[in-house]
Amino acid sequence: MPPKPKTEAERQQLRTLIIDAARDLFVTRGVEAVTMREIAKRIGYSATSIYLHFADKEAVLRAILDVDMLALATSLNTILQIEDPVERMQALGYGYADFALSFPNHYRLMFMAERIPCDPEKSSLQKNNAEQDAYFLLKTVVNDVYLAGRFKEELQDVDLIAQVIWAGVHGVCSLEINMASDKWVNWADISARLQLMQTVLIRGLLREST
Amino acid sequence: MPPKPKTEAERQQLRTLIIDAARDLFVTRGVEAVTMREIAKRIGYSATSIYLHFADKEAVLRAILDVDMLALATSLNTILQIEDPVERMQALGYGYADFALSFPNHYRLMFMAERIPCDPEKSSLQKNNAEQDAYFLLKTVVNDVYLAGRFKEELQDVDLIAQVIWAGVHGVCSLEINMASDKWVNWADISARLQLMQTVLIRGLLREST
DNA sequence: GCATTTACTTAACGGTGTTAACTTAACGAC
DNA sequence: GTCGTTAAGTTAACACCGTTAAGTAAATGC
Repeated sequence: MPPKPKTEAERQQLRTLIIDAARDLFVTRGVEAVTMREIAKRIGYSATSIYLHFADKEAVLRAILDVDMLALATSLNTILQIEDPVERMQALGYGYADFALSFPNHYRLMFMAERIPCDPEKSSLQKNNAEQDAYFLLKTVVNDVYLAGRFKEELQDVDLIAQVIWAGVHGVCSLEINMASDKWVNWADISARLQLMQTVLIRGLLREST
Repeated sequence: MPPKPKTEAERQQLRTLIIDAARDLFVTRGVEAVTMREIAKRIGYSATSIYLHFADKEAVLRAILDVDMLALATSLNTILQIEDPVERMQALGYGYADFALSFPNHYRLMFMAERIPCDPEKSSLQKNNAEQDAYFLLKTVVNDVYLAGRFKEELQDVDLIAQVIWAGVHGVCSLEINMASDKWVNWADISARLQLMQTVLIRGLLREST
């Protein structure tokens, strides 16, 4: 029974209702395993109603990612309180890994699943805003270390450094998420792997810290 | 029109026919996007025939992975000819990355896609055989470096070292495969990222090479 | 020569994302 | 007040999916 015209606020509210229900299901059971009918049932609507707010299933996923990328960036921003730039950089790595390992399905959705490339043009997030863009936050933190003259002198490309740090932490986390139960490998403790990776990154990137 | 009894060899031949067709399709379009009917059409059979040789779609995927894990291990084995253990270790990293970046969809299937954990019990491959098990090859190569006394002295766990190296290279490759077209990040050259990762790993893990 | 088995096929089932067609409630105009 | 019109839903339906059941034809064992 459809009551009539909704305010923009009401429409937005329903949008986030859909997003939240979908995220819950996607995260616990995987995107492919969740059906539109199921999402709809959760919020007490019919499946087709979702199409009044989103073009298709992928649009729902995209909206979720938008929200969650922002949430990740926001939560990581707390590390900016740390004064020493190197400590700050390390804390960012641990914070990122903590998110990945605490919400593995979430992380898979955001950084491991096959995905349409994100385009800043089509996102509600602001690129190059540390509060909304986690990569920019990393880059900022790396830049601070750079400005403090702590990197080895041949390292002059802040993007490159940031991307290698990201790759290192992402590598540890994504292997853990996808392969931890794989019996081919005699896995060391995840915390030991993460810590060694961080140590290696620090030792490999910073000047000798006599 | 069914001609009658097939020899074991003929059955095996059809199995590999299915595997090859499925791999071709999986690799170019992704597992989810490929249908059983499509695989069957490729080889001129009906979809249901596949079920005479494989329990389900996942079993086909598993069989592909089995074959390809072996192929990867085999191809990487050539690096064993390199004499210096550190050079050998680096060559293994580059060889692995070369595979990942040359056959990204292939790599995604093997190491990035959500997957049922591999169990040595259920595989035709032999664990702990460097010719069939790429992880064991890595571990062997890392162990040689360890035995040569080249790692920092606090590093005593060969599995841990191997897993961090794997994570580093995997991190670079998987971010490239999934995110290279993502406009949020101003990506540095993939070869620069890979090389810096390798340098960082070497510098972070080996003793000072004075 | 005939039942059985093997290797296949077609038909069908339940479920999917999505679209089309329909329903009902609220609004603006008169 | 009533009468279109429109918004916000619904149900029905489509084409397709992985998979299973039932059917079919050819070669074998006896």
